[in-house]
Amino acid sequence: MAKAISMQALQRLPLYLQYLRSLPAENETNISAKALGNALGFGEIQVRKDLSSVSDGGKPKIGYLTADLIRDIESFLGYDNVNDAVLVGAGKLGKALLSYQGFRAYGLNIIAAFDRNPEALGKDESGKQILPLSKMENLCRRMKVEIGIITVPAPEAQGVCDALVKSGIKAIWNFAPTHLKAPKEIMVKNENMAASLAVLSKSLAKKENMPQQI
Amino acid sequence: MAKAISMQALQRLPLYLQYLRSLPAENETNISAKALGNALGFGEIQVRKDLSSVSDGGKPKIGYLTADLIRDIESFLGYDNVNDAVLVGAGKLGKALLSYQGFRAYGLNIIAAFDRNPEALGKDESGKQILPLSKMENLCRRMKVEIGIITVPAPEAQGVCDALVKSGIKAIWNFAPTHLKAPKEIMVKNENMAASLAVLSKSLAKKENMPQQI
DNA sequence: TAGATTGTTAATCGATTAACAATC
DNA sequence: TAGATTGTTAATCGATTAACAATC
Repeated sequence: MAKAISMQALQRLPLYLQYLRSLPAENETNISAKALGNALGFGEIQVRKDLSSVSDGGKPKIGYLTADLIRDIESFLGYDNVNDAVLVGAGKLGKALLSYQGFRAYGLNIIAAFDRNPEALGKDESGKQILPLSKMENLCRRMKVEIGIITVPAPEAQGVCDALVKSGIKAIWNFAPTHLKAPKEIMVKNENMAASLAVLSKSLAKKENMPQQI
Repeated sequence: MAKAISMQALQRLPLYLQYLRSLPAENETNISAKALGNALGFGEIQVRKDLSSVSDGGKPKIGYLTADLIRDIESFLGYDNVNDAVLVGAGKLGKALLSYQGFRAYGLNIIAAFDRNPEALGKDESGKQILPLSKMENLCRRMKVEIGIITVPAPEAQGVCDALVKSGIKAIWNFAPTHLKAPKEIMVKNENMAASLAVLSKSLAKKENMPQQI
């Protein structure tokens, strides 16, 4: 436990968590690496290796205790203490993310949105405030917000990124289809729809050596 | 040219393309691997290797011709012949994707949406039809649709996946936070927001050995 | 020509998988 | 006990990077 974990393994952990949470609580008190792997299309050795960074272990013959494993993954990923975030760009995608209740289960809480368009300001359907960009830095610093979500069109994204950095944000979740330049201490996670489409499009064009799921 | 390409390289190609398209057409008639890499945060050797699967080559001292490179990447990714898609789940996220004009540039054309809720049916703001699920198989077969986009809540996603497969779809773009079981000849690309959040959340919790951008 | 830049072959690095001993 | 399942060490595989020859 508390060992190094690869970037790939880190990104598989939420998948384990999703699946474990979906199990009926009463029945499945324990689960084997093999069963978990089968459910998600991973090999059992990989599952054990992944879980070894997180849990202090299953029991031979029994497997892992489901409830413990859920708790261990949540705690490893920091989902048990909520991260506040702000979102910039209250267009359709921005509003969809603002309204999505599911982020709570991943420890993400979007506290407010910002938009440069005065028409967009006010309370969103989600009940969250959409504020002018001029209020961003002050709010972020006051609330110690560390995550910024960018859902503006590509040409505006770099400017928004700069403003978020200036507001003291530590990590950026970028939905704009463009590469952002940010100081090296700021983590940027790109939600790369174009890359996904490339994989889909290519898989239709030629069947050779494509994995089934990605 | 026309060589094997790794899955990672495949997913970087759209990033090159995005950047190249964003350049002012008149000025930059050519670009070096180094300049491209600098713009996107990749090493120049990686850029050359990636492009070697796609283009029939740059010229020493000059680099790649921007216009040719754009055309070569588009053609390699199949963006020049448009793929029709259907979308299932006309909630907020579904509607955001329906309205997004940018997919055209990646060769994706969503021709219609489906929803099980009768209230949701009719013309969307985007001008696209939202139809009952009962019409899906017929429409997909008639139009030879090969891509299905899933934007329903997790518990409904597997059923929708099965229905898409039954409708003759060949590739699935899954936005539901759940793993799908599909026949092995069907390619499934998961848009994994939970995995992204894991990376962000972890980067805030501990600074050690995290890449800056992902 | 010299220098910038290319493409490729070989070395390195990191992630996955196989093999196997430990244990309930 | 035998068998299922664990965790870890070593081998394999694949992707990235370094080194270098080719060329405009």
